[in-house]
Amino acid sequence: MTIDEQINLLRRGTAEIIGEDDLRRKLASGVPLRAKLGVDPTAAHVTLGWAVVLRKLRDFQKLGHTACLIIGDFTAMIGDPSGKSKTRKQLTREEVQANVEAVSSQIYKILDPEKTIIYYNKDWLGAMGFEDVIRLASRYTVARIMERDDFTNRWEAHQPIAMHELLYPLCQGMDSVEIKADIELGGTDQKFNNLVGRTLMEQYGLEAQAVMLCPLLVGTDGKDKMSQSLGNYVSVVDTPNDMFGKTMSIPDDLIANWFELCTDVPMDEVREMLVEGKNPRDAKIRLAKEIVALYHSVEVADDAEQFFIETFSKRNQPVDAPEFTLSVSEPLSVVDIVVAVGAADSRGAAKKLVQAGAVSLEGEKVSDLGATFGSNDLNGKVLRVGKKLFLKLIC
RNA sequence: GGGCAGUUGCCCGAGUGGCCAAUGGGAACAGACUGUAAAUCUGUCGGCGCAAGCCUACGCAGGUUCGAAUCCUGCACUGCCCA
Repeated sequence: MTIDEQINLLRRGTAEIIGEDDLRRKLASGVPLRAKLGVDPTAAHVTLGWAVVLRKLRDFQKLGHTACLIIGDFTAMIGDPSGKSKTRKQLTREEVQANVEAVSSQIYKILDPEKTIIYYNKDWLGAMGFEDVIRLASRYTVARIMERDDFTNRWEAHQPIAMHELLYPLCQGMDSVEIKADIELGGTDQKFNNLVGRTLMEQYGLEAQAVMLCPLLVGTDGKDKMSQSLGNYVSVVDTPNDMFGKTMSIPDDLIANWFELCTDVPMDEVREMLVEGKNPRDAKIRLAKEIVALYHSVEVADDAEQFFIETFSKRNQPVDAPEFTLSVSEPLSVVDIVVAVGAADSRGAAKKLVQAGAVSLEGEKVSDLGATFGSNDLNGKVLRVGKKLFLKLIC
C-alpha cells in the first residue's frame, strides 16, 4: 500500500489531522508507529461514539502499527473538562476499577489484542510527588490553559472551575511523553488536550506526536454527542434488537454521517442509497444491519431486521418474546402485574399506563383497572406494555 | 478575611406567607398517526389510594406563625466584587 493509500484509509471519518507531514514521514519510515488513545473509564459501556475512534485505532493496527491504549485510571479521578459545562464528579478507585473491567472486554470487539498495549496512567501519574506536579504545572501558563473554550465559557458563565481541572490537559500530555506516542487519536473535543501533549513532548526533548481528530458521533436523539450520561447511546454490547431499533430511531439526516463513522460501507454506495426519491428508511435499515453485523453477526443482523419489521412496522407480536416467571398465588390485578414485571416504577405509574391503553395481554387491550388475573389466565400469554416490551408470562 | 448574590422536582427555570406537589421549557413514558422506535399532534410526568384523602418534597438544621419554597437564625456549597 502506498503512503497515499494509507492516508486515504486513515482519513475516512476524521475531522482534522495535525502534523500530517510528520505523519507521512513516519509512515514512510516503515517502522511501526505507536498510536495512542487515552480513555477514561468513566462509564461501563463502549458506545458507538467511542467506537468511532477505536475503529480508527484499529485501522492503524491493520496497517501494522501498535495501538497504545491508555486507561486513565488516574485521570478519571479528575474528570476531563472537555465539552463539559460543569465539574465532573470524581470517581472513586472502586468505580474506576469496575468500569475498567466492564470496558476492557468490549474494546476487543474492535481492536486486535495482538497489536494492543494497555497502559494505566496511574503507573506514572500516581507516582509523581507534589514537587513533580509543581514542576509540571510551571511548564504551562494560565493564559494558555484558559484559551480553551470549555474553561472560557464556564468562566464567563460564572460557573465553578476547580484547580484540579486545569491540570487535566497536562496529565494527558504527560501520558504522551511517557509512552512516546507517534500519533494520538481522539475526538475533536480532545484537540486542546492533544495539542498540549505536543507542546509537552517537545519540552521533554521528544518529537511531537501527530494528532488525528475524529468528529463526535451525534447520539440517537440527533442533537447531542453520544454519551452515556445523556442516554442517547448505542452500546456495542446492546442486544441485536436494541442495537437495530436504536439505530432506526436516529433522524434521517444523520444516516450518512453514521455510515461514515460507524461502518466500512464505501461512501459512494452510501450516497447512492440516499439519492432523492429513495426511501431513507431503507438506507437506515441497511445501516442498522451493518452495525449489528459488526458487533454480533450477519445472521443475527437479519434476525434483528425481521424482529423490527414484524414488531414495529407491522405491529405484530414478536414470535419469541422473552419469558418472565411470575409467581401467582392469588389473582393479580393488571397494575400488580405491570409492576411485578418491572415495566413501571410505581403502582401509580402502572395505573397510568393501563389508563393510557398501553397494556395488553395476548393482543387484547386491558384498560380496566380492576381486572384481575389468575395463573390460568396468564400462563403462556404474552404481555405487552408500550411498544417495546413484550413478555411471555410463565406462572 | 470583608461585602453582595444565589442553592427549587431528572435538567433548565418561575414562584417572596395560605389559591403550591409547585407556571413554563427540555428530557422521559404512553396514545394517535406515519416512511421508522423519525417528524407531528395529544396525554402523563413524587409516593400510597378506586376515591375522598394521606404522606414525602423546594441546599442542611433549627425558629417565628393557625399556616412557610416563601420570614428569621446558624451551617454547607457556588458565583461576583474588595483585600
